[in-house]
Amino acid sequence: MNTNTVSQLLAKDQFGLEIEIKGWVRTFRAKRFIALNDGSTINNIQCVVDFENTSEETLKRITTGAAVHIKGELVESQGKGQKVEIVVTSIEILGDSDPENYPIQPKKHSFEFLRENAHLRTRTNTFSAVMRLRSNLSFAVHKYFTENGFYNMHTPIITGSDAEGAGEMFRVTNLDAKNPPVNQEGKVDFKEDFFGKETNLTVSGQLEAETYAMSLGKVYTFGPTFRAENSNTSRHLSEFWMIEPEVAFMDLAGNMDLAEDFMKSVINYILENNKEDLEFLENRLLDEEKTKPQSQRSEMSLIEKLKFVVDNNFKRVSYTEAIEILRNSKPNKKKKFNYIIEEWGADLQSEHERFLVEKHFKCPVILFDYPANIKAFYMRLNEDGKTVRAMDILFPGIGEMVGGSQREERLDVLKEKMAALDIPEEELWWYLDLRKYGTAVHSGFGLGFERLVMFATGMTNIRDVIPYPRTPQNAEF
RNA sequence: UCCUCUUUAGCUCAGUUGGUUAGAGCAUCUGACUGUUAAUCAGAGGGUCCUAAGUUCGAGUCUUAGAAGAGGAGCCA
Repeated sequence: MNTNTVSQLLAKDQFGLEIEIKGWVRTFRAKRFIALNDGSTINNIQCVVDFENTSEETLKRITTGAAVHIKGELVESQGKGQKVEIVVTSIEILGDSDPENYPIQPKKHSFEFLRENAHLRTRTNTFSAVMRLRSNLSFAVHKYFTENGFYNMHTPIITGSDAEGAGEMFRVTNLDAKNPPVNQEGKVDFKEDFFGKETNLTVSGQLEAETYAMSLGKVYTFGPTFRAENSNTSRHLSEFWMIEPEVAFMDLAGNMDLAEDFMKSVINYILENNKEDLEFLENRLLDEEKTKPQSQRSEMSLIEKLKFVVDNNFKRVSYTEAIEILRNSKPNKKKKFNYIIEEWGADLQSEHERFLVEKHFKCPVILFDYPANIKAFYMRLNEDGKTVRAMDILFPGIGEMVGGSQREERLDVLKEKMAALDIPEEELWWYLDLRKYGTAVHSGFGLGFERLVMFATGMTNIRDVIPYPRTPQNAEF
C-alpha cells in the first residue's frame, strides 16, 4: 500500500487498488460522502463511508476542516460528477476541526474576510489555485533565465545606499528608539548603530545587479523588496517580490525584446502546467461577471487573455507618439480625463495608461523614450538631449507591470545628472566605478512579481496573491 | 496622504419620518432521510448594532471625533 496524493489517485485508471490517502475534509454529505483535498490539486476525491458500519462517534468527527487518514479501495464511481472514488475501509481522524468555530465554512466567503484568516484561506479553492499558480510562476521565472544563460544573483536586502530613488525606505536599526544616541548637531548618530551608518531595507536590487552584469554578463535577481510608501491601493504592497534582470551590451530595443519574450514564456508555462487551476479561476470570474451589466464584462475570458498575450506582439509606442494619440483622443477632446493632455512633457496618469492599453490598442503596450525629467537619474540620455531610453510595459487591468531602461554608461553624463539631482557621488562611488573601468552599454528592468500573479490569476487585489500581505497598518501573521 | 463608501448574528446582508421584544439567507446544533455533488426537509440556539462623547422622553437610525475595511487618486513595481 502506498500513500498517494489526490492528484495521483484521480489520474489513475486502474480500479480495485488498495490505497491510502491523507488530507482535509472539505464537505461531508449525507453521512456518506467525504470530499477530500490535500492541496495537490484543485480537485477533491470523493471517499464513500459505509456509515452503517462506522461508529456514530467517528462520523461526528468527520467535519469540515478535519485532517483524516483514509484506507480503502479505488473504484469507478457509481455516482455522476467524478470518474473515480474511494470506498473507505478504515478512517482515522488525525486532527479534529470544531465546526462551531472553524472559520472556513462550506459556503462563499468574501476575500476581505479570508484576508483576516490568511492562515486558513489556502484551504479554499480560489486561494489554493492562486498559490499553486504563484509557485509555478516563480519556478518559470528561474527556469526562463537559467535556460537563457542568466546567473541568479542575490542582491542585499539591507542596503547602505539611500540613493536608489525608488521610494520611501524602511530604516534598519537596533538603536534604542526611546533614547537614541545624538551627535553634536542634535540628530540621531548612526555611527553608533549596528552597521556604523544609516541602513534601510532595499527598494531595488538594480544598482547592485548592474555591478554583476558588468562582469558576469547576464544576471537577474528575484527577491523581496520594500517600500515605506503610504499607498493604500489594490496594486501596492509594502513588501513585494521583484524580478530584475540586468544585461551587459544590451540596448533598450534588446531590453524590450527580453521583457516581452520573458513574460510570454512564463505565462505559457502556466498555461501548459496549471490548466485545472486556471479553468477554476476562469469559471470563478465568469460567475462573478454574471452579476455585472453587459457593458462592464470583459471581452475575453482569463485563459483567452493569457493566450492572447502569448500569441500577439506587444505594441511598442514612443512617449511622443503616445502623447499625440492621447491629445487627439475622444476623452481628451471632450475633457473626460481628469488631467487633460496639452503638451509634450506631461507625466502620464493612470487614466491615460488605461486608455492606451484598454481602449486604444487593446493589448499590452510598451511605452519608451520618456522625457528625461520625469524619469530616474541612471537612465541613458538620448541624442536629442530631452528623452531617456526608458520603457514601461502596461497591461490591461493591471497598469504598469514592468519598468526598465538602458543605463547611462557615460561617466561625465552620469555625474552631471547626479549633481543636478543632488545625489552625492560618495554614496555611489562603486556605481560610478562601473563607468570608469570598462564601461559598456547595458540595460535591465524590474517586474513586480505580484502584478504578474494578478494578471495570471485574474485576481484584482494584490493582497490576495501574496501569502501574508504587508500594507500600511497591517502586518498580521 | 487625499476623495468617496462601508462597519448590525459565525459569514453575507436587510432594517421605513428616531418609537414595543433588531430580521433574512447561509453556517452551526437537534431530528428525519440516505448514492450525495455547496444534498434535501422540519425545528432550535445564536446580537457589546465598530469605539467614545453628544442631541433626545427615547438612538441600530441624528451630530461630532476616532478606529478598521473597500473602491478611486497620487506614487510606483
